[in-house]
Amino acid sequence: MTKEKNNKPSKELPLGFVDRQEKELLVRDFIISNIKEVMIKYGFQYLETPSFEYSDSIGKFLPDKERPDEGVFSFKDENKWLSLRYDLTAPLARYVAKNYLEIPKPFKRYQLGTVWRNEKPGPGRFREFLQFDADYVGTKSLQADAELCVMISEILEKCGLAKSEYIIKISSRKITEELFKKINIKDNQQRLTALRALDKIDRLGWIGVKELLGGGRYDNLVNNFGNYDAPATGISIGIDRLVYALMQKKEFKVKQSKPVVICVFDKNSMKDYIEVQTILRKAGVSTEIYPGESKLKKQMEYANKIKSPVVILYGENEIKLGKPTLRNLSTGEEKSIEIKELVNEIKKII
RNA sequence: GCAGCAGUAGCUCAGUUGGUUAGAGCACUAGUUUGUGGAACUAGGGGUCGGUGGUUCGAAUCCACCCUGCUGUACCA
Repeated sequence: MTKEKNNKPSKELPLGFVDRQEKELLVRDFIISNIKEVMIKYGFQYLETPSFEYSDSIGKFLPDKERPDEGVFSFKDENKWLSLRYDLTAPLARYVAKNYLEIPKPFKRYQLGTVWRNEKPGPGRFREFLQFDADYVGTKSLQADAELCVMISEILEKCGLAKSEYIIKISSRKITEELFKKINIKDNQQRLTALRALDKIDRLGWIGVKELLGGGRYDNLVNNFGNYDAPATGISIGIDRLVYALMQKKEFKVKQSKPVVICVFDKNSMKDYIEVQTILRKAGVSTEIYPGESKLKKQMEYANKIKSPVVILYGENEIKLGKPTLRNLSTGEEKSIEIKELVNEIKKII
């Protein structure tokens, strides 16, 4: 940690929190739009619950300790403990219990939201991350579990993962119990060890995209809030891990059109620049007038830095002729263009 | 949580018998070019060498503790 001089505020981030930049966010948005599309197709309801819940609502109140368990971020508000949610399943259970009489049974809902965990962060593991959750509440039918698998697979493929790049693993306690009987493992410790070994084999086998998502049945969770018969099953994806997985793929690129930059030669010609900008923006072309008054060279450097495809040079002479000059920033080529033809010419380059 | 390794400029790193004012490349800023970016050249800014304490005439360098990061391992609603 760098010590700041003169009491200036620290520019460091709290442990386990990160800034996320455009490149990553675009991939994230892409994933989210795919998720929403699939969820609508499968008939799930969209839900949002608050970031904070009462600590005991999400199973984090320990009566004998004076404060909620570690693992969550909490504070005391008027004698009640509040915690930031650590997943989306516990809030769902709370929501279902609260609205039990009104909601359809079974209840299918999906949710996208940030969750927080007060744990030691590791590589690719932060204290704040975006999670996606889809659940069936109120059905014991294995049809629900099966549909979740199909659905998740559709989402992954839509996001650009080929069938060969992911594996959906299904496990059931019933199956493992049978297995244990066969090979004669009775001791509890031995079972745990065996289960972990299985889990580890799974993770190591899944190269590139590991621990990416999880799910399962939690038939009793809603019941904790009262006497509700609400067997449930669900699945969650750590969106950020999926983002990371997709970014690993070379061919994967999300396009984002960067603005055309109109250079400023003379503040007094601003109305001419604005005119051009308006024409382009109306045509849906991302455009901006250089935000400042620097020399042309600085303006070119700026355009280059933001990866602008084209710069428009509209100086005194060009304005007289009504013909701005277009400079293609990837080729360096320049062309004098009639204003009427601007949009067409630029669209060719973009 | 436990163990191993690491921390010098925004980034990647040089810097050993402990010795003037701590270096390089890239990046950044300004200029060479007051209408032209990606190249070159010139100049400049930026570090209490992760922190605190100790040893010493003298510490980036040696010692102790702490913080942070990486790796492995344990745990995890």
